[in-house]
Amino acid sequence: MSIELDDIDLKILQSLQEDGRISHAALGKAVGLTGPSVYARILRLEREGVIKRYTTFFDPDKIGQHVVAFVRVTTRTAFSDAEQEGFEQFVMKEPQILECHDVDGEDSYILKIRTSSPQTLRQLLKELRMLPFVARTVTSIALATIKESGLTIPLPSPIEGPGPTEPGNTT
Amino acid sequence: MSIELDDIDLKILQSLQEDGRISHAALGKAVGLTGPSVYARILRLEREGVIKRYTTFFDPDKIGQHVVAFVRVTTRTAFSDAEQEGFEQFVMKEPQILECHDVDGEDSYILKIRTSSPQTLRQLLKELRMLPFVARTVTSIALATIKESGLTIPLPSPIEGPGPTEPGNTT
DNA sequence: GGTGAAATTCTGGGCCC
DNA sequence: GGGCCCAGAATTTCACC
Repeated sequence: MSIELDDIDLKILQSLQEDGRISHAALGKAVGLTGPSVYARILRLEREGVIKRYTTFFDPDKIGQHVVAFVRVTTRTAFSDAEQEGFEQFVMKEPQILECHDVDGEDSYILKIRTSSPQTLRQLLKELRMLPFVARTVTSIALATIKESGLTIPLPSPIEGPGPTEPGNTT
Repeated sequence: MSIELDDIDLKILQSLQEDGRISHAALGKAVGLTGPSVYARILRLEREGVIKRYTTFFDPDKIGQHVVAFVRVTTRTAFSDAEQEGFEQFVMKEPQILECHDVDGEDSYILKIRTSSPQTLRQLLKELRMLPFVARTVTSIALATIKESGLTIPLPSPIEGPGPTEPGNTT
């Protein structure tokens, strides 16, 4: 279930997404409130679970993480709950696996992986394929990253005019 | 090229990744330095481009972003630079496209997309397929997200002992 | 939501190793 | 070069209205 967010909340979230260390005062000036009032809203948003955490982005190359890959994992048709558990726990504990999504379609999972080198990726894939839950993996190594916003919110999509809008979408 | 990072730098980066709003003083206590010393290092890391930005993560569901999908984009075999430009610019300007990677293998691009509803996703895919650069798209909608750390660094990979290390890797 | 104030933090300068 | 101490400025985080 979504939570009620007014325009001021959205602006606060947008600013926090762009600069996680912005001060309450600066935020207040941007949204037309005082520092403490903004602070009260932030506390509420944290309490409600809208804000999950504050974090910092690094340049992967500068810290020796040179490889990004996406792995499509096909699982065996017959598997036990324990085997699925084992797979998901492996994913959770492996820091080089950044993301893991259960998807429909021909594959069962999509993984986003970051490693320092192709060798490290190879080793990780070897471990993955050793899991009884895993039947097959298809790996796509990124040659270039065009965009990686990391933004959880696509924020207010302001342009609604030019694009062909779909009528009757009372979501 | 990677940048020289000592253990203290790595600990600072790790802490900043876990909590982007941690104070310099608290950071100093964690790594055995004073606040100002930590601050000097952070300034250096920012200047060197290791630290890219501070940001905030939200619960996608709580802000009405209910759909996550990965789209594999196959491009036409013959295309002009202008057509490729057009595609990449579309990707850059579309906030609902969170990531776009140029990959090898059978596909040409992998996109990570977040939308509020399947209808919005459908509309976005329609626009994608209208681009002359795009030949085919294969979409996998995530039924569940097992892990989405967003962490750029898998940080200290502490376990080096048990795993079969590959000798002769003089990278 | 605002105001005012105390506790904490940021951030720069100067100094030492 | 890197770190420490110190101090003024800014911020966070409380009161209470």
